[in-house]
Amino acid sequence: MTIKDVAQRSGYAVGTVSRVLNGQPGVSAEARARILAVLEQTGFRPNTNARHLKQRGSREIGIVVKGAGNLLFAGIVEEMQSLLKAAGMTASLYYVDESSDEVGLAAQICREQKPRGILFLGGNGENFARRFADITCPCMLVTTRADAFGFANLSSVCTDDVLGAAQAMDHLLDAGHRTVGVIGGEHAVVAPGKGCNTSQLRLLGCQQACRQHGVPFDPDRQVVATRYSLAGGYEGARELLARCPGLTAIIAMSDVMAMGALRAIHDAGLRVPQDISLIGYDGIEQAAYCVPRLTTIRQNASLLARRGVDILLRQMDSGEAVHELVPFELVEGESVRRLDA
Amino acid sequence: MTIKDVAQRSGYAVGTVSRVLNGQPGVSAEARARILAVLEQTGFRPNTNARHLKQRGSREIGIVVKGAGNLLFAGIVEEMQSLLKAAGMTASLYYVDESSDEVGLAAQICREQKPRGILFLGGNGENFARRFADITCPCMLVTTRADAFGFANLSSVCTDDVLGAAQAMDHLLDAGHRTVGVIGGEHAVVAPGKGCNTSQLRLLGCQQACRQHGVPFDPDRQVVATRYSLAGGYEGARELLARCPGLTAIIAMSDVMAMGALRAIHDAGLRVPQDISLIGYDGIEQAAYCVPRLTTIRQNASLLARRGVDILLRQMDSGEAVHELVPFELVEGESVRRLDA
DNA sequence: CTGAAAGCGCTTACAG
DNA sequence: CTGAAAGCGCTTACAG
Repeated sequence: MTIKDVAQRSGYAVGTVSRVLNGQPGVSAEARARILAVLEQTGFRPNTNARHLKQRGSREIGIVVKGAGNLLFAGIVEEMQSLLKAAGMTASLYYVDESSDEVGLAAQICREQKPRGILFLGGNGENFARRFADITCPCMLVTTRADAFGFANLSSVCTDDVLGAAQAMDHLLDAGHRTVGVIGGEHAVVAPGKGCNTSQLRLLGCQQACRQHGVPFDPDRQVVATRYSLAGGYEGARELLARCPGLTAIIAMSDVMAMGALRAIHDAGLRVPQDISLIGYDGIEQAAYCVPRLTTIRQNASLLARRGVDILLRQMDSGEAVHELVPFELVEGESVRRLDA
Repeated sequence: MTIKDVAQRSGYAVGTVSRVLNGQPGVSAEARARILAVLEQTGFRPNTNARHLKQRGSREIGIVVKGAGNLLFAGIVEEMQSLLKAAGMTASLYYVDESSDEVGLAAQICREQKPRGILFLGGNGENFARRFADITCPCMLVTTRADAFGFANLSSVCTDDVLGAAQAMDHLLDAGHRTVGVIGGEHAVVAPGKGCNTSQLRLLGCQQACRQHGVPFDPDRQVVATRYSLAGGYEGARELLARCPGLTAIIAMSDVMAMGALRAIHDAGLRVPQDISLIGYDGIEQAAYCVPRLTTIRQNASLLARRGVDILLRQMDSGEAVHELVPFELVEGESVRRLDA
């Protein structure tokens, strides 16, 4: 069943059918009705390959998600989809795993799907530097800061990772903790001051907070670099417990990691928060269902979704990129104990 | 940059470039080398829209996943992708939410992407009955039984849901529990004997086990139908605790639901397993990180992935559909207590 | 308002 | 081994 068949059955030309299909003006009410009837009756669906091959200015927004298992992103995606729908756009989802080149994929999507814009959930600075120049449509990077990349068609919205991590560390230091371990992503540790990926920024925040409080912090001992996963968090916590005498608290750079750490602490015969305090990051739904409920830095997923979509839609008109920070929030759960109490 | 540009730069015709692009024979070594050089240098990537518009017999397998938040499926997808890659196929992922029509989407994919086959992760019997006739390529439904649907091009691989749930119930009854609540999906409760979706089959298994043990089971009181989510599990457990006097155990039809239930039980001032025993379903990674570790019916995700891919690939040659049950396993965690102990 | 026709970027018989 | 050309199913100026 092609548009040609529909034309034949309706007695009109393919061009007229195409106009009806796309809700364009310049079709008589009678023709529209007749064609619509045939469409209905045959259940015809246009071939999007042919459509994209020709069409300019689709109503489609691509969403490129880095890390299919990232529960924070899952929530954001869901909300973005309904926001885009409400704005008369359609969303197409593309998942790439953490180690793949999201920008290369986006470049291909750009060429083939001809989307009006692209939303990136998560992104790696190196990939952007290397391949983003190929992408000409308006883009928005969510949860990672992009102003330093300097692309005219790339906006960003994220929380301040340095500040967020600093606040987590502050919270622990204020509660009297002096030896805090940190479980970060695989590239968490680099030459001091270098690096701008999420893990590195958060580690920077932890270090700054310690410096401000006059508390020593030894990255070699107190930081473990691992994967953003349950197993990563489990191993990370185990290693910190073994390696850091006097450890009383742990910051994990994601709630999923924190959940792994929770179990590792339990398996070491210790309790959270009585023996070890624990703070996660992201504020995903699961964090509130843990026992104990996780204290965490909540990234406002809903706000990230809303601002991300809103800024992108605006940018599609104005052509101007915008970089915005959205507030985060330390959510107190049941996983931190005051040492002085 | 199109194939035409490449042809021009290399000095050959577009047809020759196309043959090189697709690794086809009938190109001189010299031509191949020259064209390959231009390809390399320009970074040319063919437009898949144009390609699919024309091409028959792609190397592509579509994977249609029902429920983006389903952690069991997430694990299966990952393994399927690498299996397909190893078999020289490429996988394309499509997510639909639990309430959408996965078969309608697949029909469109079939028409447009012209995949060699389609893997369904999860599926609704009604959607298959209504729309599967439009799909002509070999298909495989994973985790849901499809032999009764009677389609010549649809295979299936799944565990025996009736038996799995029965075994969970057996385990509790053997441990001395007599009043077991069940948290199931939204369509868990229907006229007895009717219905063949996953929730219904599992409920059937629970009922059969009770009957065999001579233990009364009152669905109106002991079953709550809710969503497959943390919140669903939380509410379900709360309702069961309020509604079932003498309740000593709960079976949740997914581990995610069980995790919600875990928290609800905690919030009711009760402990797992001391006061309430709990069994989940699926055997996802998170279940092993809960405190207490969940006792659960593990669906062998890896085996489901391997058999699903293997049978589909075979079916693509033979044209014959196969329906296979794979074993499941009750994994003992720390969430069930023997009442007689 | 409607139709005929060009063309999107490829693949694939068909000649040579 | 290589090229010229038809055609995949649409959209979109261009006439009428």
